[in-house]
Amino acid sequence: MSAPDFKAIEEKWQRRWAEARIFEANPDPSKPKFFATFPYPYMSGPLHVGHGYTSVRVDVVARYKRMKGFNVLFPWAWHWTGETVAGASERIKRGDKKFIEALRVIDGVPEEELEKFVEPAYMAKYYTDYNREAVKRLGLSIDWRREFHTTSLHPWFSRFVEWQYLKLREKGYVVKGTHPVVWCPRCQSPVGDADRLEGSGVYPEEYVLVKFALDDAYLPAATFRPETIFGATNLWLNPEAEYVEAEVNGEKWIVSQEAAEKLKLQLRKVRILRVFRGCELVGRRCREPIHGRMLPILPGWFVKPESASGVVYSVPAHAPYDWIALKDLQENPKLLEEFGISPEEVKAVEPISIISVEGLGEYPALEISESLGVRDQHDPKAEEATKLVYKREFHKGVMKENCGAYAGLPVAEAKQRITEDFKARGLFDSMYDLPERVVCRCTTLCTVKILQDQWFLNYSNPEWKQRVKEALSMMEVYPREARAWFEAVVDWLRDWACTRKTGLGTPLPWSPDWIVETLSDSTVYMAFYTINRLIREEAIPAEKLTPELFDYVFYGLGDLERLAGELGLNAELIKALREEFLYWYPVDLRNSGKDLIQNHLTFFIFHHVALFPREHWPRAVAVNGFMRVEGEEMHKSKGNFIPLRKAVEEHGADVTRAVVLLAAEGLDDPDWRAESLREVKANLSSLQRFILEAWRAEGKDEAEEVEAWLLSMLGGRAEKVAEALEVLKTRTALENALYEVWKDFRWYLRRTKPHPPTVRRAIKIWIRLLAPFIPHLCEELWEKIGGEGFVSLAPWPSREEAPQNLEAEELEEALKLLLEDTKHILKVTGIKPSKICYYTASPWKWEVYLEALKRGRAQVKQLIGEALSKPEARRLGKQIARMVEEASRLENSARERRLEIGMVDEASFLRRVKGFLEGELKAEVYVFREDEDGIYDPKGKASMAEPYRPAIYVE
RNA sequence: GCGGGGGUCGCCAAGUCUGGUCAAAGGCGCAGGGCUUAGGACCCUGUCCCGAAGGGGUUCGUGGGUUCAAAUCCCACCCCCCGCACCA
Repeated sequence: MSAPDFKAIEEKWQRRWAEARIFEANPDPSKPKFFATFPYPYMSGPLHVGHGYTSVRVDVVARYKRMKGFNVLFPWAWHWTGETVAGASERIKRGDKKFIEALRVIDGVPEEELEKFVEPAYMAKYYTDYNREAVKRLGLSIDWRREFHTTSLHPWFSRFVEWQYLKLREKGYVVKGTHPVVWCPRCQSPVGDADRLEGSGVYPEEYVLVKFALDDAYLPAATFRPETIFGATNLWLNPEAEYVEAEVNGEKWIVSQEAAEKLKLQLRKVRILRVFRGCELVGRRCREPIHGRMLPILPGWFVKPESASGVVYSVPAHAPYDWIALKDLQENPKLLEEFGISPEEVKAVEPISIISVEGLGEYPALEISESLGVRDQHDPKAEEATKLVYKREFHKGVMKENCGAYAGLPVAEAKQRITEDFKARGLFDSMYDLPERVVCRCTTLCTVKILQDQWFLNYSNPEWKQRVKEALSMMEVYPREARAWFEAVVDWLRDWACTRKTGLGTPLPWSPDWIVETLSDSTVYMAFYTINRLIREEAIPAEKLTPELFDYVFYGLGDLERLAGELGLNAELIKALREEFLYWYPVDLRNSGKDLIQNHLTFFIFHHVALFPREHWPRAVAVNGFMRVEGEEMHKSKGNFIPLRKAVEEHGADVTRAVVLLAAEGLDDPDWRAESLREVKANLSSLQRFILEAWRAEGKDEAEEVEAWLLSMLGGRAEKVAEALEVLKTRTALENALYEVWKDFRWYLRRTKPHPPTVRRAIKIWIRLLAPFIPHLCEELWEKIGGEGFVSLAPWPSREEAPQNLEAEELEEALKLLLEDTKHILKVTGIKPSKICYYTASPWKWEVYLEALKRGRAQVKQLIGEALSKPEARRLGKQIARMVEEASRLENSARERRLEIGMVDEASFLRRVKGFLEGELKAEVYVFREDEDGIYDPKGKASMAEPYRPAIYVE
């Protein structure tokens, strides 16, 4: 039989599902509901197989729950909000060749469409249409009537976001704030990681400025280690750099020219008074702010004027750069000549040790510089030495007695307190800067700007955090390991700037020059799905979706009749909106990639907690890994990007689904491999062949215990699959439904002639177990075997259909072991058997055995004693002791099973399966009871018999 | 650095929460056999070491500890992966 035509089968069933509208879900109070969601994907490009993986996981659970009798809602929508689509359009408009080529080649966008991409809305629409097709062909069980996209281009959704933000503001969760960002002076906009040519992962860092005094001016020296101020010996200025004297917020400051520009962007009023070269001040003395010590200003060529303030103070005992630079000057007095500094003065500068570190001496900077062999201040090893000293001192250092009130404190703590204290006294200040170069995509060098009057979601609010933690503790989190991560994220989250000046989105209702940012408009929109069906069916105009209407729908606030009158809407319709929301809410499951833990999924909880009563808080979140391709990360730039639509078109939906589902579980990353595709494709082909052949197989008329065994196993597998799906272990579930069940069938067919009624019953169960995972093939098979209706709607197999039979399971297991042991013996001894004898345990052994099961391990010794008091047992001493020991040590569940079964007539069972054993072992098989008279037992093996473990003799 | 996850028999990977049925599931690879004109697919068997009777020995990152019993619990250490924010 040839491979099934997956493509034709899939089209056929997708068409029938759509025609019968079986995934469209309306409220039905007679059924429990299940509301499953996938975070709507961003429409700046084609979906990839990773989206496929995550969404299929949702789909599998949705399909399973449907079969379990739930009224399941699985909706879908599209995310258009943000700067990315607008940015992409902009790049096309500018004629960015590389970018356009990528769209053409990787995304396969036709030429005539590409031209229209200069309009962001068109681009988003194009990808939405393109990707909808991919999602449909993947066979997701979606209710498409509730579909929408975000931004003001969808006014209904915008109304909803407006309502959300008005509420958040009323409740005090949206506040105005000030915040440093990486800023492009040319674009006049913050520059995120994705928009950079250089410097990804670089963010503003706060430098402490220590204000050294020089006449009426301050030299604000920038540092990450303010605690070292007690060990300062001098100041460094780069003699060749341009510095300025400037009025900064009313004080006179001396900083590098670059620094003055930076300070302007950091909410300082800066007026430049004069510009001069660093060498001008070299040789002067300035006053250190804490103790008023007078310190020399020395030339430091390593000082970078473009970094922070361009002024640095020197702590040679604890900073390798300072130590080396000082040594350079001391050893090369010539360097000083042009500045008119006396070499004696420089020689007199001595390191001041202020931190003690276990394992390091008086001057850690000196020690580490020497051990690393740092040559001079231009040696890259100086950087390494700096980091090393910092690390050791920060974690293990303690402030020495010369540090005033901070003596004895660990460095980490002293640092914090010193900064706070001296800032409060005006001796310290601070500024932001970037630790490395950042270049905007527009090729402009970026700096730090402090944005003010920004709107923030105040996630740092401790009460809000507390309620989120409470919600989290009530939720299910899959996989389990992700819970700690979520908790850490809640603690870590700071205020989030929730508005932007550019890009697509919904204008902030009270300040429409701001647009609600992309992550911030996507937190509670699942509520919108619940009502969007009626909004669309009843064609409710967007302007009627007023805050008052939403208040009624989501909170039950307000007077229905009056509201209806004011809006000119039917009161019944408004009530129906409310009822539909109440029916579906809360969200029962939301599943995404693990990257969304630290933003979207946590935001999702924050906003639900802020906006909805406890009974509407989410029930469960789940996360999974990222799709890799042949072991590599998937990236458009790497050329290994697998668009979902291409995957489905090339390999089919069921194969694609099975491949990704079998690839990983938990937080592990699934791998998309050609090898795996081949395998799964072959597996599914032979699966359908196997099932159809088995369905038609003929054999015996009477069922035996092996039929009971097959059904019992199948029932157990069904339970295992269900358990796994309940906790989103989709791979375990599919492995059981596919490979484990298959294995059972193989054993069954090897073990006996098929009994058609049992086989058919088993196959009907098996197809249903597979239906959530590979629904198209299952529908096809279901139809072929005459199953009723859609398998997608068939009931999940129950235990009544596949009753548990412990005895059959245990006997079959014992039979497998017996066969294995016999083969083992034959292998080790090298005997080619003509005759194989089995001896089953006598009743008194069963009594001892069952007693051991009953009493458990606590009474092993006593039991052995009792057992050995039986005369038959005495001569078998050791063996009985071992048997009792093993039986009593069995795991509880296994002990209970065997206890429940009680004594088993193994001999008659073995006699019934004699033919099978003879076929497998190619020898004559004889079965005896140990205690029968006159048995054939030339080597006296019979007494070795134990329950579930007949003695074996071969010759 | 901080936060999160992880190191299992050639590879991938279950088991760890709830200690005992664990020499440790499953898949791949490899070896042998069957089927086949051949290949593929499929089916059996084996795959830490030793063994002429179902047994024994040594294993789960490293080193300690708890226990009658540890891959599983406790402590310390080493190594690997991911995240660290105005962005989807």
